[in-house]
Amino acid sequence: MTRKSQDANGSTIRDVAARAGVSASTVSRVLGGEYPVSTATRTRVLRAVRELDYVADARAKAVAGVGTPTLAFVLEDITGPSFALMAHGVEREATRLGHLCLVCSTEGDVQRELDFIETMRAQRTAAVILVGGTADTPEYRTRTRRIADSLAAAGSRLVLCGRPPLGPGAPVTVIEYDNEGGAYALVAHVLAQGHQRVLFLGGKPDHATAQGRERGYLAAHRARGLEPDPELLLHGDFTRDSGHRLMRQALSRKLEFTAVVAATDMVAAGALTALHEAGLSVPGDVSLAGYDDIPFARDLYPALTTVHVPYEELGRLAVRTALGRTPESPDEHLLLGTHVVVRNSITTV
Amino acid sequence: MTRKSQDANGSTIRDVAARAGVSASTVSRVLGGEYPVSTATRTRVLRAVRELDYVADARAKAVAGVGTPTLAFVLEDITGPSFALMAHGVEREATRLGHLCLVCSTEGDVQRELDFIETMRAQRTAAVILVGGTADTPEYRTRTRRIADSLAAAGSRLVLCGRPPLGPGAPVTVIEYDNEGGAYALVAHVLAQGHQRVLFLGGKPDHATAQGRERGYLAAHRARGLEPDPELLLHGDFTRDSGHRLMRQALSRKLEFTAVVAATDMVAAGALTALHEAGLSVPGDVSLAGYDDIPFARDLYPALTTVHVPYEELGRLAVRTALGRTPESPDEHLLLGTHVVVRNSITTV
DNA sequence: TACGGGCCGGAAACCGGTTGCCCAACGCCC
DNA sequence: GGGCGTTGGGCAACCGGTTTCCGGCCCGTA
Repeated sequence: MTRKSQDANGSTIRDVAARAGVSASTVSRVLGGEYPVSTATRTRVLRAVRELDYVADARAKAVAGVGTPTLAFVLEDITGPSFALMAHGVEREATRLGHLCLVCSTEGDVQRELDFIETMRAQRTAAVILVGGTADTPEYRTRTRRIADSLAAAGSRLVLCGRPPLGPGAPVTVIEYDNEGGAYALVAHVLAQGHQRVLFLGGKPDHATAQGRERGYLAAHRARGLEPDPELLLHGDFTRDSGHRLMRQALSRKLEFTAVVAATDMVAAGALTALHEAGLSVPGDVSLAGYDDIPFARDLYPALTTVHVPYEELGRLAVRTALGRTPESPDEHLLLGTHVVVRNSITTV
Repeated sequence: MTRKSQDANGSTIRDVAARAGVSASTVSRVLGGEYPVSTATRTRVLRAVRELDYVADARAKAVAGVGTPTLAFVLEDITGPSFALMAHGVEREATRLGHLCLVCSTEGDVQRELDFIETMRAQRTAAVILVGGTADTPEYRTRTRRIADSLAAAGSRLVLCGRPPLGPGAPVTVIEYDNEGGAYALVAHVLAQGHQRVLFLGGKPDHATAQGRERGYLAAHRARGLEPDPELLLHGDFTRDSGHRLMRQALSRKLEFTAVVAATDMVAAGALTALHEAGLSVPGDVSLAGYDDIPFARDLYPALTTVHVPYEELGRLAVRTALGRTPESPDEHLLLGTHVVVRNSITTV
């Protein structure tokens, strides 16, 4: 059987050509180009296209150099509200710019991340957007640098969102949000309400984002001449369960504090529930703040005071800067600002 | 300039062949196949591959019939927690089965949905998973039927998640969750606590999912010999803001009710905040229930009683059934069960 | 009537891979 | 030493498109 319409695959341009009684080139020209085609021919071709319900194979077009460009978004887990927000921004901007959007969840597995990136290089994606914090180790830098070079050599571009930059010269676009500054402002706000002992529910100790927020926490204290009690610095991860667990620990250890600052809103949500379970009132008995300003923050009770991070805008920005450039462009580093949004979860002491 | 490595694109298989002093076919065989190649040649080829950092173009492989298969996930907005959960399931299962995953946000725009599907047909995706409710009109059925046929003719498969089925004979896989049954069980639970007047914060009147849940609400009443007051049936959409607005309306209209059932947890979240803003206590003054069991439901205060829908499992199932079939397979219809999860937002009256 | 130019359409090369087919070289056995 | 089977590798066709190049036709004009 030699390429009859018997098989389950769609019809080819040659099928259309045969049916319209023209050559494949003509069909291509009718469908694609500026090339002059007589009205009669055009009509016949279009009818054949309609009758066969023909759509040109995008992969073949891509090989020929005229395909729909694609871009990849690699993240840990789309389920996290802030990641979802970013994904939304990425996806919107990508389709606005005529790109398709591949998404890959690494589930936090470095090897899987590497595999995805290699696959994306094979797919010849216009850009690979990598999001989600990691440890900023030398090993991370060389590994990521190598990836960036590979992609650049293939005409693609690596974008790092909320990840540590790689140092000068790497063909990479880095977009960060100001973790330290945001945390500083937030904690300063808490301290300004008169709180002296504020519990910090942090992330993984080596996680760059977590570190930034922790630095802000410390800096805000020192700016007021306070030295925070190391006992009040707890480490976990950025999940709701981590917040819940840490809060219970703090309570059972009978740590003294009048306010809690969580490294993310998810952590804050878990902590809030733990506080409620312990019969404590927020902010009556203890004040609470989060970080990220995920949509749900305002529906917690009390509505959560937090730091707004423009995640969706971040996603849009990532694709815009990634696509509006040549592969040889120099490295680029954007730092997005954040601001505190005051709600009802903090009170004066 | 004729295909030198000067250009920004990666190296081709011919570049590798030239550097290794063999033909392109040999490179292909070393990289790909079972074909016997001498150790010496293999070594030379692999070295060339490494030195050039070569990765075969996945699009070209696809044209040749050996590409990485891809699957498309078309939804309204990845930002909704239940959609994100499904997306996660889809993505996980897709990569587990060696597929790439394209996601497209329609923003609720029917035309854009159509465009995406056409694009996916051109991409020759193995399956197109369409999620998110719509009105079940004749126009919807014929339009979707046409899409299903197109995809089937191209060897692909349409999967409808949480969408009305198309009637017999359509080459489509439909996976629904039991909206009516879940709502019935939930409302029955509410009524069993002694509530007589329960406010229903519904979705769009013509939205199939919303209708199902509303039917469950009505049926549960009638099963107890109650005829619900039509005044207590409010319509909006599935967003948090809708819940907030509707709740404020109900309050300002001084409707009488002792319990509120929201069509989704998002709606419930907005309603909860509106109740709090009005100084009402939940469940002290009024009981509240949601639907979907999104992760945040248990961190609301009080923790929300709701109906669990296995969204992530749904996503996994969608890709599993879509990929494990031939295009000629008959239509298929799965109905996933749900169950009530009792938390603290409902009390006896 | 011959000629130049514009309009249209086909043949063929190309994109970057894979694979069927054929043949050379080699080792083995008789 | 000749016949034969096995191994290894190149050529060319193919996947499904696009685009360059070329030539035929029809027109107007000299």
